[in-house]
Amino acid sequence: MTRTTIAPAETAENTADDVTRVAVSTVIFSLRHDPDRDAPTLVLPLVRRTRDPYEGLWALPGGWLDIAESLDAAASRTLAETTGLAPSYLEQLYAFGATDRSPTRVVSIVYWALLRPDAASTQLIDRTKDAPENVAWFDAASLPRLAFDHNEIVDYALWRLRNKVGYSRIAHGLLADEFTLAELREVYESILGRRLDPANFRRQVENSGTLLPTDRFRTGSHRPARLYRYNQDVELTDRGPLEIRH
Amino acid sequence: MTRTTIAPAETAENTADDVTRVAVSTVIFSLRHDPDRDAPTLVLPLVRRTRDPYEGLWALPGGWLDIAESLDAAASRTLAETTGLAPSYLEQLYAFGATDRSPTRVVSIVYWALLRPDAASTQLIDRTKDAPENVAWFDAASLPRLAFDHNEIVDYALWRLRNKVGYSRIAHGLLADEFTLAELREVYESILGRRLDPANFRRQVENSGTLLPTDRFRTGSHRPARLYRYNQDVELTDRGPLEIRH
DNA sequence: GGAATAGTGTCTATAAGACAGTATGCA
DNA sequence: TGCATACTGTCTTATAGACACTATTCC
Repeated sequence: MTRTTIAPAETAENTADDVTRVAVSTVIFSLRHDPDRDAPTLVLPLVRRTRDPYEGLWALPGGWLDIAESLDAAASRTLAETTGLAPSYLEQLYAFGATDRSPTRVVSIVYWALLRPDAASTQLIDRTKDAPENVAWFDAASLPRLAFDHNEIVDYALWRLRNKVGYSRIAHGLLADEFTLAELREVYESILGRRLDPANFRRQVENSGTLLPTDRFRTGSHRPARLYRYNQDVELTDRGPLEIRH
Repeated sequence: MTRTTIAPAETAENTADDVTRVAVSTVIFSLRHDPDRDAPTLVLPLVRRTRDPYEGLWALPGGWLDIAESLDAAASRTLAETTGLAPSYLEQLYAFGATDRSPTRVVSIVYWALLRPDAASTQLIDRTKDAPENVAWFDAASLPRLAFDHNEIVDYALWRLRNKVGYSRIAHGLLADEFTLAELREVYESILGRRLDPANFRRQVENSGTLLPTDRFRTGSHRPARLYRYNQDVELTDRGPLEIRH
């Protein structure tokens, strides 16, 4: 095969038998309304491993990178194949490549994603025909021990989510098209884990220019709240080097 | 060989002949004093390619990932092998994996790094014995056409550097142990590409608690300036999921 | 003494947070 | 009518930026 070098200097040669494999996994966040609590909680889907290593433990959905497939495409594909989910936001998180993270050498390109809480799209499929319950949602704040280094990966994704919600509009990715300011605020509160002043929150988000008021209202409880939608003209967020940045 | 799955669902199988190779490259920034201008300029080292594809073009230093080596270690090793440089700061930038970025399938884990301007460490080595001038420094603002997608990668690294200098202490990585506030300000000005008010800069950086004043002064031009050093107790910056975060 | 750089003081504009107060629907 | 939620107004405090001013050294 043609040797493709990135650097001209002498480098080690990978052999066919002793090769680094590239996997792609995704941490998908969504919000679920907890009847016990007032605020919605962050949840994420995991798949149960049916092979060694870590057979029986829960792991992030993912799969192997195809030879003719970009990393982004592999993330979308493996996500759909293992869970049936199509996220509203998808961004690369980090490449994990410690040598002790798996019995054989695996480099994992990990993505993180957000999912709108539409009933249809949060419906999990289970592609493993004979085993019924191999895909399930978990509370992001209290996960069991996961396979590989996936606990650390989820922690990092959570950190990135909390960080990014402060300076970008990703909260959008967890809401339907139209929403009230209280619903938007609840998204922020769930992610950040603390209450926000409704008055100050309203002012901040209205002055940001990212919201468009509609003339529709959400009724059902006390005074109806105006529904807003996101202003599509404003850049959602930077999600990697391929997006245009100011 | 043992099959290592990340996901339990059916996935494509990599064959021995048709494999994705993992490369590691690094964008290394340093500052060089430009005699024509007042402010130092951002420079980065490139290596000239001696093989196809893109033979003759300049590219980021890097190499193949070894089978028993972490990604971080591979970045340090390939950097040392191709340029002889040991950076003061090293952080993963992004994993690039578009299918058209190289004639054969290559996923590049790209790092970015900072280098202190000590005379010794900015001395480039040239490991390619027969060709004399295969490693050189370039002005980051005016690069020639590079091999692969390396122009875009450098642009992204520059964006990340400019971004990060605003909320972290990475400027430290471009300075010697002791420095004046004017020198620190020049680092910021070079990266951000605009002048900063010396008075406001001083107040900001003094209130941040990251600087320790020494009782030494830099003399040589007009009023001597106090030398400062960084407070090692303060977290330098987040550089990935493996560091401890507040 | 003059020029140049180091360092201080102060004013203003902006934004965040606390919190009182008004508006409007439901029971 | 009372309560819960939506929404508005205002005060305080922290911070960034502009810029005038003082201090110290080199020539």
